[in-house]
Amino acid sequence: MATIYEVAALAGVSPATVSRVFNGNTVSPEKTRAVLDAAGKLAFTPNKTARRLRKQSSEVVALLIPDIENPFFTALARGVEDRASESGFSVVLCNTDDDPVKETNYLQIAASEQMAGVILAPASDEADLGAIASLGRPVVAVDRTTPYPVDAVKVDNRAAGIAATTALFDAGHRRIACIAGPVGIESTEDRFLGWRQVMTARKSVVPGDFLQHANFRADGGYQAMRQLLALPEPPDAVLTTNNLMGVGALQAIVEAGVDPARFGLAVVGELPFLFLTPPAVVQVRLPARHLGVTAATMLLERIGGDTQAARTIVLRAELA
Amino acid sequence: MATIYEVAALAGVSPATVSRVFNGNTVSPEKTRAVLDAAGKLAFTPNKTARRLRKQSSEVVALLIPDIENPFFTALARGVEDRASESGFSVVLCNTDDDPVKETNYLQIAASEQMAGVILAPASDEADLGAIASLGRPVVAVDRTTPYPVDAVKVDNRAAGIAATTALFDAGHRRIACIAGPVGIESTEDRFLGWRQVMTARKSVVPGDFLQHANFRADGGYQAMRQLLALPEPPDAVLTTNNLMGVGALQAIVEAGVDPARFGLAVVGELPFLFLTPPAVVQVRLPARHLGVTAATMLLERIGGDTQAARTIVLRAELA
DNA sequence: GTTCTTGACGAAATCGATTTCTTGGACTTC
DNA sequence: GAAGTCCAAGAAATCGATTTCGTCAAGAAC
Repeated sequence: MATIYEVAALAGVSPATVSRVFNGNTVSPEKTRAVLDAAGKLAFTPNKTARRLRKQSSEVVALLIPDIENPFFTALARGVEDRASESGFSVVLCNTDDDPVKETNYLQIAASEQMAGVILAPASDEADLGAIASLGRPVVAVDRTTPYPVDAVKVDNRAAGIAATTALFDAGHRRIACIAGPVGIESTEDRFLGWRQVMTARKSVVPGDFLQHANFRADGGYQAMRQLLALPEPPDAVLTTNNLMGVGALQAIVEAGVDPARFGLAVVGELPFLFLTPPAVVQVRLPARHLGVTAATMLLERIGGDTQAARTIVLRAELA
Repeated sequence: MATIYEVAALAGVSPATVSRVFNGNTVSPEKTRAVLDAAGKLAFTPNKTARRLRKQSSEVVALLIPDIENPFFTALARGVEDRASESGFSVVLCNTDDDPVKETNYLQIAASEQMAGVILAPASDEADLGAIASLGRPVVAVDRTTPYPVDAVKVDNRAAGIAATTALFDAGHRRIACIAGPVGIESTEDRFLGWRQVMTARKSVVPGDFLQHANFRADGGYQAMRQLLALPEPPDAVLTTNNLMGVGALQAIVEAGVDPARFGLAVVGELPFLFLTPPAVVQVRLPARHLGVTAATMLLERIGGDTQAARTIVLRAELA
């Protein structure tokens, strides 16, 4: 790894001039050529660490997501990455496991690594964005919002819940249960509220145990579905508020010998790698990739110096 | 963000002493306490960038994988991350899309960012590890090997191909086709060789077009399967050499109205989020997470100064 | 012809840590 | 008690870029 000094020496100029050549400042054509020649010969690449220390900023953004093994979040990450790398930024992916401690830890790292910004799917309302914010680094919340006044991109979750539930009604189901995510996570909470709103509007009877709170993963959906099926008067349909719980629920349904084409299943999100499921499954497609692209775009705007008041962009989910 | 100088001033010591406190060097108890007090008051966190510049190394490793949306690679990534963060390292995930250009670019970044090491699923034999290697940064190849003398962790792919194909034979199939990945990618190439070996050993007739090369994703498997089914004398079973092509193939089979329980399907890898597939599908489970953990462990050993000759660890896949 | 402006470019400061060098005092050792 | 040993801790160098500041020469303006 050649340094700027070696290049300067070989080109017969000062290090400052080499730096100027690489940063688009005014340098005479001859010196420019001399520098580029020397840089080429030495295979010079500017040391990013030194640059970062001096500039107090880098071309790296952090993306904090709860679960890298959930296809929804990988699609989102894909969107962020594609958009960021278009602008020459790298993305550091961090798994928070929905754990506020890990989340805080990663935010700390992002700050001390001089990252240019953070895109965050907050694990909790407690996410301490203070440290980052006081450094003037932009933050964009994605999928979920936070109490802090930062940009956010989310989905109209209530509408998604309403659409899914309504579709089940329209298919003739009446006793519709809901498998919701953990309490306190905004996105699934809103979807659950959509379900409740429809049930109330349609004056449907909803026994208390038709609402199940489960963890966000397939095993959570599986357990919850088994409990629902074991009820003395089980539901005739169910809504799960995310994709993986839908996977689990479907598994439980099939295992129980219930015909999934008769029993109504609606999922907010997509059943990943779906191929054999009966067409009766209602899915509300979430624009995961688009969510990522939008968040990255907003973040890049902020990094570029945009200082308008915090915006919240709401994307619509569509029934598929 | 307080600096070491402010802490030093507040504690009434020199910056060097503050550094020593934070790096476990000999400092008298009183001064240690003074420094820790001051650091606490100022919420001091050492600037990682400055440290990295000085130490010429960081506690970040890069992980280069071809496709972040493939569950095999996310599971692998998960393994790497869990192991790395156990030792206080962060992982930067990079998507190469199996594109040698992107791959080279990321390797370049890893070098100029002073990353401590790289774990790489090589997109091609051309991956230029020279730059990284000359810096003395360790590299571990995972899932696939490289011509460079670096540590590697892989799966016994030939055995996996043999096991899968044999299982189809044992289930009574004879006309077994193979949907292999792109030419030149070691892992699937070996699985395909396993298939061929079994077919030859069993003296099975294999028409030329029973071997299809497809891209690595679901659509590749889907297209290839459709072509196979459209043959005048189609196969009665098929082996796909990775998970996503298996998803695509299954979809094509179902769509074509063929009973997937009668038609033999074997997949090297797991059908992700599988729930409704007929039990007849043969899957060879790959130890994805374990691959990641092992690679990370080897890399950390190297970072720790281990200089023994390059090792290759081969993990076994098991029929599920 | 003298003064002013402008622009290229080198010297040196800077970012914030770590690490080497140096110093001075306490403690051994004979 | 003089000489040698050891160790805590400050001063200063260092990592490799960027950026401020100052200089000098060429060209413009009067």
